[in-house]
Amino acid sequence: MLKFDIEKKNGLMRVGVIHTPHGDIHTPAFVGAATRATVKALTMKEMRELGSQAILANTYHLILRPGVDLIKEAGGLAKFSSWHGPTFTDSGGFQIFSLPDVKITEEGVKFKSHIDGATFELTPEKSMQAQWAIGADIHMAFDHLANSENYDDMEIAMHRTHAWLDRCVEEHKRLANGCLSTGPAGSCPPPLHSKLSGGPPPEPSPVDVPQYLYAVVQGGTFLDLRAQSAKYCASKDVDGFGIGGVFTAEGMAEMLKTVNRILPENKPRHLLGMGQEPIDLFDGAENGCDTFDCVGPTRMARNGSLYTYDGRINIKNAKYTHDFRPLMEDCDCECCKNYTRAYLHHLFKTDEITAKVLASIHNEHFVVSVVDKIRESILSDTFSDYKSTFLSRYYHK
RNA sequence: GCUGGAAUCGUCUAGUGGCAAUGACAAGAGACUGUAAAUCUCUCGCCUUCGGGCUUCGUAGGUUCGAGUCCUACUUCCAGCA
Repeated sequence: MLKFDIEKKNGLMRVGVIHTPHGDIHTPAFVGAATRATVKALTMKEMRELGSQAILANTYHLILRPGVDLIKEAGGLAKFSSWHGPTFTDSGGFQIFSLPDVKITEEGVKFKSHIDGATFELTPEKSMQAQWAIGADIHMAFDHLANSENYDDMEIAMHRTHAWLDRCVEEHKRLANGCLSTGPAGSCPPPLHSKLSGGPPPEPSPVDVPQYLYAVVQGGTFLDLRAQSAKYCASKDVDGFGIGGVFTAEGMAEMLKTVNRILPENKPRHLLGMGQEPIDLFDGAENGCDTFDCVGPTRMARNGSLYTYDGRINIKNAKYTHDFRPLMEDCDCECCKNYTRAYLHHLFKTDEITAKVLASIHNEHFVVSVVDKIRESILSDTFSDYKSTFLSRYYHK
């Protein structure tokens, strides 16, 4: 079982430490989105320096390229990417939602590769096998995001997610017992634990170290479905929970309250895909989420939309041509400590690669440090003040 | 000096008698939430009550119902010949 220590609680929110085989995550924490085993435009050194504690990669993308066996051969995601810290993988379930021409059945999902058009299938079992080969510390169960706001569609997707969760749990156990073959259940070699029980522990290979599974709560914007899904997930033998299928901050806090009151307190909760807007992070932490990931900060960085305490600015705008102030006062990221808005503006207007690098450093640092400060504010009982001060300034326009 | 060719929105360009006139770039702005995103969208002669109105293709004339497009002259540039 994944070890999770809670240091302090206040209502639903909490401060804790997730102890992964690759290191601790002090929560609440923002996890970098490293879809293809890289945070776009950033090196892992830059990620470490800007304060990131963990990264999240995507199973679908890594299956396509470079292939999960190659990552296994390389020694697992952390070693392959030179991250060397805690890692998550998303199951590939999100691609059901985001890719065109996806065929969904009870068995699983058929995609067409967006690279070469080849048909390829993902099932709960295959997702688990792939995630074990990738070797992240924490895996997400293969879930179904409904591509619809409709209640009936949401309900179907939720039930399918639950059915798939059972299969994920089973396959995860099988794989945890040392069977990394893709053969049918029951064809496993002796379980890993028996090897560990006698004599000196074997040299751990990346796939021999423990890996952990989060169930994913679905249910869309419907609180009754969310409650139902949370109960179902809570009843399973999993290490933590992902909360998925959230797309706007609107109604999110209420939904998280419903879900996190039901989920067991002693297991970590990851809010999937939210964190582009600072309010997501405050609402998420306040309502009991421990980790976050979001592609927004780095994507917006590449597109020139940069965080400041006074809201996002588009650094490409003409008004920054002669603005020789740092991007953000009192920011200790490499970008703000060394460069001006005018310089960033110039780099973006001339389409220099460095524009995206510096912007990504800043935006990623911004969200990481906002969540770090949320952590400190919970510890010092100043969360409410921090939240209201931060948000009123950020969204004041 | 002669002979040919060319001149279109900031730049390059499409246009060979019928719509303020093509495309690219530049410029201006917007979007982005478990990344098919180094992407996408909008504006880009002036005015507009969004119906439309007005002024534009080097300059000045002309032919024509109608001219960026055909004719004449001029200006400038390019090439070749002297």
